[in-house]
Amino acid sequence: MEYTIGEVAERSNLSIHTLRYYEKEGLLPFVKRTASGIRKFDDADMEGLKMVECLKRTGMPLKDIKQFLDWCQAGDETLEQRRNLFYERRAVVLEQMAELQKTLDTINYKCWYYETAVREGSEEAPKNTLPSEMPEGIRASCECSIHD
Amino acid sequence: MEYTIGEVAERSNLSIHTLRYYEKEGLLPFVKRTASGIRKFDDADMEGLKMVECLKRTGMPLKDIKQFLDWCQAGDETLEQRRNLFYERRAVVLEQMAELQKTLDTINYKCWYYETAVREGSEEAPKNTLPSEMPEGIRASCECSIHD
DNA sequence: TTAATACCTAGAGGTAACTCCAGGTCAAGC
DNA sequence: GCTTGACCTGGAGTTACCTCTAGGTATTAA
Repeated sequence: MEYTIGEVAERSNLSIHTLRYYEKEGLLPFVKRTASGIRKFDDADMEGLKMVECLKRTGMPLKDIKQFLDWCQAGDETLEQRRNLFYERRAVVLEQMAELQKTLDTINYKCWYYETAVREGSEEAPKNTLPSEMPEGIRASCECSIHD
Repeated sequence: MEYTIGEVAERSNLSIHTLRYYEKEGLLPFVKRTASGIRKFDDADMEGLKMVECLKRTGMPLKDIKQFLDWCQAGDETLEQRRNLFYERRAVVLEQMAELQKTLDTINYKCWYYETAVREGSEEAPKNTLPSEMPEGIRASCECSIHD
């Protein structure tokens, strides 16, 4: 299957501008053209784009993603570098997940805090609640004493 | 307890520049000064900073965080807005966690892919492996057929 | 055949969140 | 008193990642 840039934009939730920008930055190295210069994306390009988006979601800068794509083109000598890159990304993602869980705990505490405040009409109620009087899941997140 | 900006920078892993920038943007509204103009952070400022960082980790822009801080100063009329803000942040974080899990699945597949490729000296081996021959946790992530 | 729509390039502009610099002030130890 | 290191301000500069504009070409449907 082949796709125009507009179709790819729709499927990927990236703008046409962004796709052209990615190509210019070397993140879509295999996109072909018609005789008149119009881009033709094939399924391999779509897979490549998914990989770019995956790495981007791990917080990797575009220039490092390009580096990875260059390694892919360099052949088997770079297999270890590429493996190590994914080991690093895995460590980064696990760290992000742990951090996000802590963030969620704090947000959950705040949800309880403001639910109580709205119900009582003032912040005094949640502020004066002892940890032992809080609902089960909330107590732990309160231990770091966030109070505003 | 009171702290200089340098001490706060060390404890928070933010730079002195960033802390001054945050204050300028209204994210640290209560920091006091000595007679000669040097900032004195107290424990309440530290808690406020933690909240700013928590919201920032949910992907919230600094200007929206400032909006929240303005609501806090406005008093009890804004309790519902603040509660709703934390409901929204919770939804955002849950979405991020789901996305991050999918990203991790893909990364794990790639780790397996390159481990196999390094062991065999070429990408042909993992490329030609059927899902049924892959290790348990890897199979599912491969289903979306990422192959480069 | 013509109107509407989608595509093209080069390059300028924008935004968020810092980051740094010049030029100066302040505080603590010797 | 003097040096050293930490602090101050205003404002310019940087980075990453888009986002848009102008001016033009290509494709498609009526």
